[in-house]
Amino acid sequence: MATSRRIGAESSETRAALLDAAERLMLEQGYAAVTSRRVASAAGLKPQLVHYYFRTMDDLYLEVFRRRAEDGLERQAEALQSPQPLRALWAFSNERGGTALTMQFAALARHRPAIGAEIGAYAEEFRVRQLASLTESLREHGIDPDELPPVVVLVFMTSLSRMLVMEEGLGMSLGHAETRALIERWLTQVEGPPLDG
Amino acid sequence: MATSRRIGAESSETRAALLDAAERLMLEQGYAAVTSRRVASAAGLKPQLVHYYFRTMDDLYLEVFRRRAEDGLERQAEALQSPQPLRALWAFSNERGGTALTMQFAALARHRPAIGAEIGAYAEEFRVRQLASLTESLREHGIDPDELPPVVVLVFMTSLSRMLVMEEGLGMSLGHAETRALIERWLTQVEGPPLDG
DNA sequence: GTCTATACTTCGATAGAC
DNA sequence: GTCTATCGAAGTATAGAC
Repeated sequence: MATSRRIGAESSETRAALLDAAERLMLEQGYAAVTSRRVASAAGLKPQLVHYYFRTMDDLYLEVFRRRAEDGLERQAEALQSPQPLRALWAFSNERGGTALTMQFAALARHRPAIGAEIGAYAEEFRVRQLASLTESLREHGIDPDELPPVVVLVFMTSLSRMLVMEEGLGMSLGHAETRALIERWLTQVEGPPLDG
Repeated sequence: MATSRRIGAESSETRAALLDAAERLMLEQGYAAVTSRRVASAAGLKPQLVHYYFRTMDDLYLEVFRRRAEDGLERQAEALQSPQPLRALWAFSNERGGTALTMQFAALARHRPAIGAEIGAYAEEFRVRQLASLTESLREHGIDPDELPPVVVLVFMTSLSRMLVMEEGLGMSLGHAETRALIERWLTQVEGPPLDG
């Protein structure tokens, strides 16, 4: 595994197609469905191309993750610029796709330490950036940081959204409406009613 | 797959050994590591025995889950009898093993609908039973159910514990101490300080 | 720089021996 | 009731042709 073989250009369209296919497979069928054969087949290409563009399957996983991660950081930066950053954050972390992918990567990390390390580092960085914005925003809205630290708000919001989305994926619903209602009430109390649809 | 082949007895020790090995593998290396060959090897047995005791690998997954689920329901019933049911619940859902396994099953459910359905049904049942106990307990402690519905407490506690444990597994820590401290403060406020070590 | 022919390993599953 | 011999499919990865 992982010799000094030649590798395809990063700008290649074929490479992008493989990444797209891998991400879709991972989302729809789980990480174990991301095999060289199935990724290639989903992209209408030969299995060996996967190994030309990505030395190992781990490299492919990592590239899928990095692409999503960069996109996430950008979109989050926008969200935090919004006039209602808390609401924007809540909406952002409630997106099904992001959570489903994160769960797959977290499960995958169990037997791929390198992947786990990269995900952890990224998520921590993600949280650092959110925290800076949020701290200021909460202060402006008069939330006492001693009583309710901004970082706790962050952990609460991301944990809840992730688990709600995950549970919904398993067909669960008990307590979801009530929880969302309570969050909604709190958001309204802090930031006022939603500004857009 | 899944013909009318003969199947091993449920009381067999060999069968139990395979289940143990499968659960351990799943926990330590993720669900994708649970292959007939590796399970057998971990149990010091021949791979074909897996298919003798479990028609398909899905059957094996399901049996691992059911065994844990029954154990979980029993232990939860005990926890809810405790003089500090909220604290017991928090401790229970903070156990690493349970969360790690749940995450693996949730990820696995993506490409095994039958497994997803079973997990979802079990988790919902789990929550129903928790809710009954918790509702009474919170009322006794004077928590207004209109302001803070018991089911919301349940969703909050399980979501937070699960995500904290999962994040720790990825090497994350930002906000964890503060979140745990806040929960601790709330638990003390409602149930008083912990009675045991 | 791009892709194919090919090697070798591991997988799930069954049929049949004890 | 318990276990083994064996098969065909699918997996990762490399070396080499264009």
